[in-house]
Amino acid sequence: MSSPRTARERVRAELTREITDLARARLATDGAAGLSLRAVAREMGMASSAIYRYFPSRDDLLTALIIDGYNAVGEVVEKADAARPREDHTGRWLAVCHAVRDWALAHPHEYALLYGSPVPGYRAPADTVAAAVRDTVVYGRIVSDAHRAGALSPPEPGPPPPPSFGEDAARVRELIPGVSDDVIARALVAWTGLFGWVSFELFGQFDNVILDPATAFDHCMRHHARLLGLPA
Amino acid sequence: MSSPRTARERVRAELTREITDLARARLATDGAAGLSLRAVAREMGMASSAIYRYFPSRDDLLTALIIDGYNAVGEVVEKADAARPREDHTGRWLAVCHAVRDWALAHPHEYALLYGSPVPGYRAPADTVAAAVRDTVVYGRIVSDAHRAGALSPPEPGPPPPPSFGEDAARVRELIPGVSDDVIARALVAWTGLFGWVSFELFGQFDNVILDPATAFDHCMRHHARLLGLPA
DNA sequence: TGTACATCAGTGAACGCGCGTTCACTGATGTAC
DNA sequence: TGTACATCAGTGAACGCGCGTTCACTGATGTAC
Repeated sequence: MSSPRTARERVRAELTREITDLARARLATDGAAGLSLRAVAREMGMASSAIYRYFPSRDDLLTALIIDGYNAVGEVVEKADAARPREDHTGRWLAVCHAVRDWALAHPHEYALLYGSPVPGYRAPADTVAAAVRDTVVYGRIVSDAHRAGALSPPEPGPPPPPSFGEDAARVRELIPGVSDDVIARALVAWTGLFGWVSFELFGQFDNVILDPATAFDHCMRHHARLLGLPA
Repeated sequence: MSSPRTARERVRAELTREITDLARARLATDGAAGLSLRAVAREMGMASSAIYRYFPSRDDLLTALIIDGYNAVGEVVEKADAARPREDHTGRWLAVCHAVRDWALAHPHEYALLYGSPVPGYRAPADTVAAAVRDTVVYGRIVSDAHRAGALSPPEPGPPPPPSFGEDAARVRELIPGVSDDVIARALVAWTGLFGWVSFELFGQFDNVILDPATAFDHCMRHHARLLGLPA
């Protein structure tokens, strides 16, 4: 499984890749709901039934695209984070923000597949989860690092977290070890804020209003950094 | 046009409404991309060609659904806002947040149509804009009211807005008269944060992590209120 | 109020197209002796 | 190294279904005199 040995296995890996690549390209024209095995087969120049040698059904192809997509975001986020000094927590946060936005702008339909409306009739299997949290893991590490370094100083005490928030906070804390419920809440605000912005921008909610989104985005993510307690 | 006079006009208005209602219901099973005139006609018990007496094409039906959807959100937001004392700016903000979230939970597929992935091949005509900003207008009034009442006191000076942010800020200011560029940025953060949260919750990003989203949501929106400068 | 005509709603057949999936099959590649 | 057999990739036809849109048409409703 790890590295293909026989010629057959090599060809198979190549064709599998070619199929997902073509399918990815088709997302742009027809969207996830309209992803069609026959169309992919046509572009590959093979019989539509041949695709079934590689993916047992349309939904499995979709799952592969979703996993690839999450991994692609995870990778750019990991790289953006790693390119910054470990102690530059604010810089790492901003780098992650821009990595997500840049990737989304470069792959709008894949972003829509991952973070937009669910595909009707499709239910993502459990294997997508590991890939889906790669970016979140990086984010959690940044916040956690900042906390451990004593670099988190929120502008003022936040509203008191309701006691019933504790259980959810505990689950989120697995990604951001050590921090208080208050920081968990702030971290949720920033993370949802990042994707909320990108979705608004990509899905047209800013049309005719925000014409220089790159500038506004960077500025707003700096606000998020401060709310979170990261130094300016 | 205003109120139907002849029997024919009354029946036409009724059937038009019935068509959109059925189409709305079909969103739930097939999503926007799969919205089918034939399916709607079938459920109405009429020939598929008859639908064309009411909507010249599938896209026009979709447009009607989108406009209705934005108006529905706009209405619940307006009502939630109006139910609070005018000076209770924080309460009005939270009421708006909950109105948006409650509506989204009650109408997930319509929410996805409005704020989720764009429908492939569909381009929203200009008539949707007026309806689309109804909720934003309410939001802008709350922030503007708070500003005029001297009730906006952010926890600390924000990061300095870059000069190039000015033009976009000016456009946003048409909805939030009187406020500084700094407040505009904070307002954008809160607004995108609200929809970012709701999208995450609705589109499954919180699955197995946030199990009591109502509590976490309320708490996080209070954080947004403070970042915006609204009193706790 | 009654009639002649114009407008409109709805029908059903048709065009031309697409889809996912199955199945019996051919021919090539890999494996065990 | 050579042969016999098993595995796999890919074909092409078929099943049964769905779609948006057009068109000539019937019959009912509305309007002008």
